[in-house]
Amino acid sequence: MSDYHPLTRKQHEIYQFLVKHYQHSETAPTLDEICIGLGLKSRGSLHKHIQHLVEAGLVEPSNRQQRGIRLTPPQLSPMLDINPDDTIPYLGKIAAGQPLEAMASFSRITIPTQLKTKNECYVLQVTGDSMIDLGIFDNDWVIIEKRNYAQNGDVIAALVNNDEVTLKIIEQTPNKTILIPANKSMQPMHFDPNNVQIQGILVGQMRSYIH
Amino acid sequence: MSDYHPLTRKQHEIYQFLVKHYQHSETAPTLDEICIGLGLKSRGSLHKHIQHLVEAGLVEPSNRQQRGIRLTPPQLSPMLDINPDDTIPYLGKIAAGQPLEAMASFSRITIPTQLKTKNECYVLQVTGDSMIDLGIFDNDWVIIEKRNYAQNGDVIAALVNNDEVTLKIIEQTPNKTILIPANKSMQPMHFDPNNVQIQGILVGQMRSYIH
DNA sequence: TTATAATAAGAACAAATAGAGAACAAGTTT
DNA sequence: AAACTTGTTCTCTATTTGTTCTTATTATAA
Repeated sequence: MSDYHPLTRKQHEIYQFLVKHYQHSETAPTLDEICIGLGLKSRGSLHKHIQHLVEAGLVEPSNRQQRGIRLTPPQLSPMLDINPDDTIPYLGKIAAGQPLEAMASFSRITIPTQLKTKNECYVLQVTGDSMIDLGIFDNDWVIIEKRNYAQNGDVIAALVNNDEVTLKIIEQTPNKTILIPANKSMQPMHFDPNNVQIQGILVGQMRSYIH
Repeated sequence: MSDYHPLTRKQHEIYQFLVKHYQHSETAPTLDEICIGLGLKSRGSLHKHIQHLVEAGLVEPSNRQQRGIRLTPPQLSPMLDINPDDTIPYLGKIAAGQPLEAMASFSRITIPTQLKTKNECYVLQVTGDSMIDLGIFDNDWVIIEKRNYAQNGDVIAALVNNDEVTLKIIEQTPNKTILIPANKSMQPMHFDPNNVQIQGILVGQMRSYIH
C-alpha cells in the first residue's frame, strides 16, 4: 500500500505525545498546544514534523473544516460491524472434486464485514501449498465472492475439468486459460477455456493458530 | 442519517456547560445566563454557537412557547448493544510504539469464533514484513490472546524497551530473551528479559484482498 | 573537509473561529 | 401602557490556527 516512512526521533516523540494526549482527552490539540507540551517555540517547525507523520499515515491530513491535529482512526469502520447478519456459508474444502453449486452448505461462519464484499460470498478451506507465495497456507480459510468471470491476475476459485476446485491466479486469452500457482516450485497449467469454470474470486483470508 | 457535525472548541465547552448545568438544575438556562456562566459578553455570539449545537443534534431547537436552551433527550444508541459476544476490541497498528494496555480501544470487530480462544483477545493490524515467512503480511490483522507469558517458539506480541510493540517468535533463556523474525533477511534480536514484556500470543489472522 | 538531513525559530498570510454590540420582534412583567 | 426579558439577525473586529517561507544551528554521512 503506502511506502515505508521511518520516523525520526522527534517525529516519534511527537507521535507519542499525541497518543498520550488522546488517552485522556477528546479534543484535538492545536499546533500551539503541542508546542507547549513539547517545549517548542515555533509552530512552523512542528508543522513539518506533523506533515511527516501524515505521510507516514499516523496522523490525519488536516482539513479546513475541523482544526486540530488528530490521529488516523483505524481504517476499519466501526459502524459496519454492527450488522448482526454477517454470516456466510461454509462450503468445505477446496480442491476436493465437486462443483460448488452442488455442495450442500455445511454451516455458516461469522466473519468480519471487512473480509467480504457486498455481493454473495462463501468460505472455503484451502488444501495444499499452491498459493504459499501469497501467504495462503494449507488449512487456511478463504472468502470467495461468487462470480463467473475474472480479470487477468485475479486470484480465483475455479472448477477444472468438471472435477476439481482450485485456488489459482488466472490468465485468460481467447483460446487458452492459464492457472498459475503462487508457488515457485510449481508450474502454470494450461487449459481449454471450456474446461475452466470460474466459481468466484478471492476477497478475504483467515487462519487459526489454535491447535 | 444526519450529516456529521464536528464541534469546535467553544461549542464543546458550551455543551459541557449545559450538561453540567442540567446535573443540578431543572430549569433551562437562557442565553444571558450561559453568557455569565462562561464569561461572555455578547448574546449574539453565543447564539451562533448554540445554533451549531442544534444542527449537531445536541441541543433542541428553541420554540416560542418554552424559552431557554435545553439539551436533546439522549437517544437510543443502536451502536452499543447488538450481540457483543463475538466482537473483540481493535487496538490499532502494531509496531507503533505504545504499550497496548495504555491504548484506548478504537472499535470492536466481529470475528469468527474459530479465530479466537475462550480468553480475552484483541485485534491488531500488522505493519512491516518481519513475519512474511509465516504468511503474515503488511496490513494483515492478527488476533492476539492477552497473556503475559509464552512458550519458546510461540508467536507473540511483545512490548520492547517500553517503546514498541512487535510480533515475533520468542525464545527465552533465564538471562536472555530472543525475538526472532519470520523473515530470512532479518536477524534475531537479543534482549535483557526485563526489556521484553509479553502482551499476548498469536491465535488468529485475517487478510482482506478488497482493494 | 564537504554535503546532507534533522531540528529549530520566526515572519507573514489566509481561513476559521470567536467576540462585541446594535437592532428588532415577540413575549412577560411591572 | 411602559419597562423588561429573550431569542434572533446583522455588522464589524479580534484572535486563533494551519500553512508556507526564509534563515540558523547541529548532527551525521560521504
